[in-house]
Amino acid sequence: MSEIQRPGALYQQVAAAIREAILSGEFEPDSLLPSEAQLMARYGVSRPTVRNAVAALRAEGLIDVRHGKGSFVRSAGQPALTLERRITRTTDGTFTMPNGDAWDEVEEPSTYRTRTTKDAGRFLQLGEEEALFGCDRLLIDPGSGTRVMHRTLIPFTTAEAIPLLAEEPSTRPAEIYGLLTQEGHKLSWTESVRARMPLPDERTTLRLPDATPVLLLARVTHGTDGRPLLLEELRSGADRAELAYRITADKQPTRRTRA
Amino acid sequence: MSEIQRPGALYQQVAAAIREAILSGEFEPDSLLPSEAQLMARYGVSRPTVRNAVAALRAEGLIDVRHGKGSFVRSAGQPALTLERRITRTTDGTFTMPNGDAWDEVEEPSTYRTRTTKDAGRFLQLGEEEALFGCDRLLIDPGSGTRVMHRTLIPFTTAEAIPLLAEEPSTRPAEIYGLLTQEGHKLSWTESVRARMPLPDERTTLRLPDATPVLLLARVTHGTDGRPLLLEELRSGADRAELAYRITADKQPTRRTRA
DNA sequence: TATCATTTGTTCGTATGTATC
DNA sequence: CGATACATACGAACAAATGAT
Repeated sequence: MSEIQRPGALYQQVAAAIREAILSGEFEPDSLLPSEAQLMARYGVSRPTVRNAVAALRAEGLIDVRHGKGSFVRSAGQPALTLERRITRTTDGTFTMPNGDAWDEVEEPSTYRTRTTKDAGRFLQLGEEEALFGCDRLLIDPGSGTRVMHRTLIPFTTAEAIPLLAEEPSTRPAEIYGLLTQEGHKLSWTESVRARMPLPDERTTLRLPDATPVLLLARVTHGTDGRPLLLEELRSGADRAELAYRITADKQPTRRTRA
Repeated sequence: MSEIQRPGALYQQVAAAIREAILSGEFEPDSLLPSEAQLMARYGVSRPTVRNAVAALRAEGLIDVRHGKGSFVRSAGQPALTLERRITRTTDGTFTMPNGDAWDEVEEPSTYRTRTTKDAGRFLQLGEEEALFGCDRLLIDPGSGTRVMHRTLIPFTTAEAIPLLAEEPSTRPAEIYGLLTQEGHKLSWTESVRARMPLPDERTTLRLPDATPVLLLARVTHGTDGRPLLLEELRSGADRAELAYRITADKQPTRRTRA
């Protein structure tokens, strides 16, 4: 019966009313919202208007709707998985990463050859249509059940330096770091983080709920001269995972004259 | 006229057909899609079905729709702004950050007192309902026009150690770092990255288009003993900005006996 | 400035399909 | 099996933004 008298379209007024009811605590997390029929009666609007309002709240990620059951208030929920983006080098020249071997591989890694996309070219400082070796993995964290997609992209020049990589593009990154170090490289890394809405196939393979973005991570391995040697991409649902970085203060670099 | 014969609901078949037309290049980026009326004719479906399909593509972030004009293929677009998450300490004890002073403040910083939320408590290792000083800023990058929201949260214990902060919670972070260093702290930082769909007010203040997630950044400043002293939060539209980190390999820590 | 055609936005009505319990 | 709930699909009408006349 709550009379609706606000600016904007009717369905937005209804959406705002429900949103406030959720944020004020009238509808608690994980509890069932009134059914569409009840919302029609409560606000005195038609079914399309209610559905429009519900769709808006879905797109905001505020509620979850399940066919035949009803709408649930989505609980905020802390991330189930923290991906610490750190790299540790052991004294024997090998590398380890937090959670490095704790992943289960859902399926066999698939290897292939491809060419640089605009993004891969930007990170690897290559032009378009340059040859790459690729390897895709679908990983799952056994503790939380979180799925992530991992991709390794090896430029042709790197595979030339280490022929094993051309034969076995499915070599794990930590091992590749070791091989590159044996070749005399002192490695460093840069990571770039973005987010976007998933494509339909990403939604299904990562099993993402509605209104859940994917975190897109690109890690570039640089060699001694700073040139990029390797690109890794990681995709994960933003509802389950967070990325953690440790930062220390750099010293002010000596001012240099322009080149 | 393209006959539709695929699995799934009718509107999903239409959405899939349009999606493929976009990805195959039939509809180029920034070009106008056929109008709803044309799509109705092309696929032989009703207006609600077309609108449902268009809504799906909107939620995926594949198209932009403008009232009275039509639907446009969204161009992929590289991020206009790369936020380098680095901190540099100069010899005179002050701190600088990439892009540190290049921001314009859209409005005056607003300062307030508040209490820890669940998130703030997690990062600051405080219980619930602990007192905090806060300062919110709306910043804009003059080069790209990208807007970001910045929040500084100062725990009561930190404000006690540096009384100036209680009087002036709007002190800029780089300056706070300097003050904390003068107090004898050797600072370190951790950052945590997440993403989610924006709330309505975040959408308007950051001027976000449809289907655009926000990148959520939490930076915690730690003192000499590792205890958290300060929390900063940064919110930015994921369509315009990316975060960049530099990583170096840690040395294997000396193995310690359990405490 | 004013009007008009085009295009998307909103709202109603109605019927049927499908998942859950 | 039936009752309830959400999903899909059709039709119709009017509102509001846009761009051209």
